[in-house]
Amino acid sequence: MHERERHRVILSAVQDRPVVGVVDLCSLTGASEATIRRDIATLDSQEKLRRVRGGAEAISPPQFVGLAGRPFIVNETIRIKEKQAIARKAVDLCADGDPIIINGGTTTFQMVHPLASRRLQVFTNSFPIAEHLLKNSKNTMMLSGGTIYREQNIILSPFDNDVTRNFYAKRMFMGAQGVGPLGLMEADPLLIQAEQKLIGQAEELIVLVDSSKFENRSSLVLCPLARITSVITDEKVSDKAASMLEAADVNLIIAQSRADQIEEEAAS
Amino acid sequence: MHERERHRVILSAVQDRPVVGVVDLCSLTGASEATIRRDIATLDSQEKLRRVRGGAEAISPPQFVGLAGRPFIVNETIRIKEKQAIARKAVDLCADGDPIIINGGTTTFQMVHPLASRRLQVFTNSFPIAEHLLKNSKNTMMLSGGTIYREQNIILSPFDNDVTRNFYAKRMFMGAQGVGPLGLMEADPLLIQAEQKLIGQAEELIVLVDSSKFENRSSLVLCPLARITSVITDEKVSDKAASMLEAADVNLIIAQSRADQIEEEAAS
DNA sequence: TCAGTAATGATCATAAGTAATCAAAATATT
DNA sequence: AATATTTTGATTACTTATGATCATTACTGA
Repeated sequence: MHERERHRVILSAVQDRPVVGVVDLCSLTGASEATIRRDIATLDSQEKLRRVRGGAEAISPPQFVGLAGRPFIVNETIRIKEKQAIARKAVDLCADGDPIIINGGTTTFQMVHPLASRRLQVFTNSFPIAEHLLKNSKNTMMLSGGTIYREQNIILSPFDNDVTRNFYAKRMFMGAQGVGPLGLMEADPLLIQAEQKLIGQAEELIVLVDSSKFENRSSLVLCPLARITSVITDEKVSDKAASMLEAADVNLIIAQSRADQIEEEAAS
Repeated sequence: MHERERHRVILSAVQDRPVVGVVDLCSLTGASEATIRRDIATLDSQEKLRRVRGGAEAISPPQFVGLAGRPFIVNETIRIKEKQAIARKAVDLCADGDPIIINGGTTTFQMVHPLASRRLQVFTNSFPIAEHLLKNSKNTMMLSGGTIYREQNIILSPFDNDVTRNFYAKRMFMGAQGVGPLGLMEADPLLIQAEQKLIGQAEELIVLVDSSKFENRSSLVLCPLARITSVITDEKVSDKAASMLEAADVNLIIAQSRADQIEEEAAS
């Protein structure tokens, strides 16, 4: 068996079990222990797996820290201020008792904090959102069924006939990778599938995006602008983006930063 | 069991209860006390947990889980030893890669620790089980969709057409309120509904009950004894109960306590 | 306070895993 | 085809992990 073949076998085996012993891999490949060790050392230096005494283990997955406080990977401490302001505006749209759908994502996750003091009927496909609201709020929680994708923190079913079809909400909230003239853009095909299914279940579609998303372009179009009811973004949104939305008859909501907010509240 | 597997099991156990004793971890992993101590020392120096006299505790700060989401902590330190032994036997029935269904409950929850070092396809309607395995294992997790009932910690859909119907498993594991000549008994009608739906999706039905459950009688019969493939219980099961099961052609598995276990292992 | 018990750390023999070396085999280069 | 280069497997000596034993230390409850 050629080196590359062995590497494939080893990587495959390592995916299947938490740890795989050297001898296991020997019988799996027919190679000697020395060779397997060398292979493991090579793959380890290539970061394809981690070498441990006695064998190898898969490189630790992005290990999501779902627990309250640090939801997703460190990836999203950026623009946290904007996201929180946007999420707050989103929750402000809802009255207690409303049935709403929250699609998983880093921006929509920020809705959990204002939601903590509310009592809505929340349907979500996001495990962390469900977990957080379950523990920190009295909202009624409903969850979509299916496989939990650890990477995206999303619960996804390949079947069309899941409970999703039985939940109808006034509003659905979602983020996006980008917003352009063609509509909402998403990067991950897996997310597209989940989101499109949910979109059909809500009357209004509220999109939460910070202003940088108007510059992004992704390869996959999720839905046209016309389908969107409102876009909530931050005050740094460009005039160009604003007129694009206006042209598509999309309601634009600006989430103001803290300072402005206080001003506004004082006025009212 | 490999060092990494032990570490997973230990971390899993530590998540579950405030403190876990060294001996508990021994029976959970099959390793000696010396090894467990060394493991705890290692994990402590890695800040994965805190070492305390007699065992280990979770590093996580006084994470006050005064929430409905954290179900079984206080409620079920009783008979924990038996439940763990039973759960271990249950997991021993499974091979890596097997698709299994775990119905939520305090006994079945104990399966998460031996499962921490495994890699199966786990379908469950229990939010805590899904959460725990998601965070502490590499098992593929699938969840049923629906409303999360905080009291029972169960996800339940009133509709028949959910993903549950698309998952077919070799085995289903479940607890019960009682076991009598009429069959499996359950107290909560809500649980009955959830369980009956799941039972149809598995070939073998494995019931996990400590021996006290053979004395219990509840008002609701879930399914006849004939439907049960195996019952796993502890060594204190009465002869009367044993012959009742035998008469119904149910396989009886006794989960032995630590002392007997060592004997048995030495003999093999 | 003082036994009595449980937990711990140290030590050591054994088992398991590894690194280093080198010669044979496979592969590439000329 | 002849030679150089790389890959492999066997042997060796070496390192680490494990479990048992036992003296020491920390808790426990009269």
